Amino acid sequence: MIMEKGFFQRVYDIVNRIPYGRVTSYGAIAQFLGSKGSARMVGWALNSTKNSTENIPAHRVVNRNGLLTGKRHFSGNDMMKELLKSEGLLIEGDQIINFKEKFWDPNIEIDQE
DNA sequence: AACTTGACGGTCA
DNA sequence: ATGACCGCCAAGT
Repeated sequence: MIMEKGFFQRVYDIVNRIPYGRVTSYGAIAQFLGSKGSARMVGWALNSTKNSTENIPAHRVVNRNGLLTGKRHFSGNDMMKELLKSEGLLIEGDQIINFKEKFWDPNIEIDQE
């Protein structure tokens, strides 16, 4: 029997590949996963990473505008922002200024397995 | 089994 | 540019 990876694990695999100092979007990951995933599903999957013992860089996933929409799911008020700033991202409010420049698209970087 | 709720994104007024 | 709607689909209630 071929065990297919669960949706969660597929998302984790991609997020784990986001390089230090780079970011991607929920939609980009969803697109990479194909019809099996909508952007909402990606967010939902990341929500369960806090139960995982793995260290998944979920802070490197933002919405398509480079806005830190998931900041509330991190401990503290600005944990997500601080993590990204420490990686060289320029952030004003909850908006990544150099988003386009730092954007990492799995559809381009990960051609196929 | 039905209804609501999202770490979203694209479209349209 | 801003805001409302709708599709997405698993989980929780």
